[in-house]
Amino acid sequence: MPRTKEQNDQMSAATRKKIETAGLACFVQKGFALTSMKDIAKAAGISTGLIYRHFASKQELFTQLVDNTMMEMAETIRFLDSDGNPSRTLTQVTSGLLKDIQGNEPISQYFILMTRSLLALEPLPQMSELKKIDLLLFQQTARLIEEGQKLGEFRQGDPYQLSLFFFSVIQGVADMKLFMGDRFMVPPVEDVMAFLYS
Amino acid sequence: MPRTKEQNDQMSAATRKKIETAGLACFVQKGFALTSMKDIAKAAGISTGLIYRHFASKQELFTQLVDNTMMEMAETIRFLDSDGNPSRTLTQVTSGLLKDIQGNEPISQYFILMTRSLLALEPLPQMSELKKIDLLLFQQTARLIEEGQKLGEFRQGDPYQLSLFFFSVIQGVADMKLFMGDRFMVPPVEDVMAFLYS
Amino acid sequence: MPRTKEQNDQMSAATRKKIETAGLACFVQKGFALTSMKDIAKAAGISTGLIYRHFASKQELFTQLVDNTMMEMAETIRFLDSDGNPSRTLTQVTSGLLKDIQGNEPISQYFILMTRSLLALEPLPQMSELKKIDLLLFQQTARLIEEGQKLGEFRQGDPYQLSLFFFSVIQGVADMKLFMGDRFMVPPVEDVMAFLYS
Amino acid sequence: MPRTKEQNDQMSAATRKKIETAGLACFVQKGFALTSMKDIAKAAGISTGLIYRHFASKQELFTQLVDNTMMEMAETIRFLDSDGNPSRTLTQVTSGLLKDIQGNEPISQYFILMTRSLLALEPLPQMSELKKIDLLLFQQTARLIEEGQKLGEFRQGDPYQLSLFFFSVIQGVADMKLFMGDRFMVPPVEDVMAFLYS
DNA sequence: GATGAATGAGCTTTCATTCAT
DNA sequence: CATGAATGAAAGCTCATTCAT
Repeated sequence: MPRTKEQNDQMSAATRKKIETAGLACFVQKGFALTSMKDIAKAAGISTGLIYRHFASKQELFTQLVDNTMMEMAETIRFLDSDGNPSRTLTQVTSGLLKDIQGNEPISQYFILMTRSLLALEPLPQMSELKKIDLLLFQQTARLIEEGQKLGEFRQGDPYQLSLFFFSVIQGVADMKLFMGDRFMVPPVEDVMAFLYS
Repeated sequence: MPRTKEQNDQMSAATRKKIETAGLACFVQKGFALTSMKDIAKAAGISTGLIYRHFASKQELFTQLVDNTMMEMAETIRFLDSDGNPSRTLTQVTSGLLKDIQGNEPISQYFILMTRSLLALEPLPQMSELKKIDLLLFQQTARLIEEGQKLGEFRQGDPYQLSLFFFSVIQGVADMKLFMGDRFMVPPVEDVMAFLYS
Repeated sequence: MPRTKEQNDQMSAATRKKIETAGLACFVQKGFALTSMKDIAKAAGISTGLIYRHFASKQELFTQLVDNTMMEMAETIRFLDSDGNPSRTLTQVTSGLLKDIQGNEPISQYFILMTRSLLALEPLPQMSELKKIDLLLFQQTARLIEEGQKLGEFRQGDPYQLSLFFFSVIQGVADMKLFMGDRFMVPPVEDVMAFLYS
Repeated sequence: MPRTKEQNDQMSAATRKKIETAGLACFVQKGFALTSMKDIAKAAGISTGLIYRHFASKQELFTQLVDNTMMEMAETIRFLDSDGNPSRTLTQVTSGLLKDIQGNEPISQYFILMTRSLLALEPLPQMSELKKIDLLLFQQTARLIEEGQKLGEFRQGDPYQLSLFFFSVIQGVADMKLFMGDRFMVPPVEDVMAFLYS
């Protein structure tokens, strides 16, 4: 009496989700290299072998997680930029990010994950990641900045470079928080965005 | 006839230097855990065994590198803060750092190394490092900022937290440069220091 | 479908046994330091990695083997000393040991292992072993000798020292057998115990 | 102004002697595998490279030392057996050996070295050693026992096997002394030789 | 002859991945 | 689908041996 296809699919999806959640937690906590498949399996409450039914390799699981994260982030930005006020939109996004970082929310650690994802791995698969990051996150933000510049809200300058610098600052703050823990308080939104108004 | 002591010392120093240079490059590029001693040996053009004549373990080599760069950095700052003009001093330091990062100079890699030093390793040896970093670099800069505040050059606020944020930005920029390569131009000094004047 | 717990336990126990058998043979033949995990794996017909599922380290495997054999030996003696005739009991034990040694039985290898356990290793873990050996084996035999003395079966003298000498002789015979192979015939029981009747 | 041939030979011999002395001490203390060439060089007060001018390998140095030891021992026995009283001669030899063992004299540890020499190494070179041991030490003692049997001093039986058992006991006592240290007192000569008179 | 820097094979150990069940 | 025993490549590290000086 085999299960129906729907039941199987549902179980499969649930398992996949468990793996992703466990994997994210582990990678953020200990980094790619020091996270073992056994760690992830244990955190997900399944066997190591089962992971390989859902992801071809540790690397692929990691890549998938980075992908997910980026999608989410880009999604956030897209939703927020509908109302025509770039300055307020970016302020809201930034404020949300800073709060996450201050509270050590998992989302805040995506920035750390993201940077790490590049350095640990062979050049080929990275390129595809890079393009996605570029497209989804940096370019989206660049467009937001460009609109702000047209409205006179932000200072002039290459929007894409300003976008990169914006994420540099966020990345740096996330790193410092991880590094210093309670000894570091995330700065106010105005400080983070100061360079856009000068 | 055996080599003279001078010859040996010279050879030793040259080899050690080669190892440190290669090690720094590898650690920055791939992180601690994913850098193998063989990688370093190959980059240095020597055998793996020889590294162990100069450093007792991979960990010790890494720690030494963090130490080195930190000292250098603290040195730089100390030399610069003699003339009584904090704003100009910090501008000079920042400008120097940004140039290093843009040119991929080894010193710029320090910030990346620093963050990495936390992950992947046992808490104890890190703690001593952390204290040194705290003392030499962050506190030194905090003092500089404090003086600038007294002179009305910088905005008010906890100098230590402002110092940490300053280094967050530098750290973020260094990471982004490593991440994006030629697609990222380091921002002008004014952008990096904007938050201090707002 | 996964294996049942029973199946796994059975496989596990079988593998563990193979490792112990192979390990004992290797350690006895070549000593601790010169026996490689690869040697043991090859002798057991498994991969090196698998050993580490069952023993945390080479050292722990070795310690386990010493433990095993000691327990077995002490067990033997305990069972035999119930009938109140120390001389006959010890004769039986000795006879059994000599037959084992002559036939290169695994138990005979214990004496060689025992001595080896001292060399090449840190003092701490050995000490605990030493105490167990002392207690279980030497003292047990000493008690047997003491009883024999009271019954006038054995010559007078410190029972513990006589016990140690007894095991010296057994140890020496086991070594010589290993050393000379077929060129050496183990001596008759009377020769080995001669000193107890003089 | 080069040294004369005599001077060179003398220096060479002195160095060789230093190496042998240092090597013996190290091997006895820590065994073959755990003694490094650096250990020996340091103990001899020379460089590691210099050892290789006198011995082709660690193995060969070890073999040489075992050889030396055996020669010495055989020499001792030969000298002692001139006066026509085998029982007294063997008693003297045994007494000397036991005293050495009790006092942890280096000579006493030759027995341990001797056994070890076999087990650590390839079969071919051992064979030559084995023959020498057989010839010089065991057979010499066997002859002594045979003479004693003719004179009615020792019990009957294959003299060679009795000789082997005699050395088994000595070997066992030396091992036990190493193993137990001060907790073990070497037995009186009569105990060690008891089996020869039964 | 003498040195010790340098090499690289080989060791113990870990862990991503496979596969019989 | 799910398990975890088993594999083996690769890591960090040691040390016998070589060789430029």
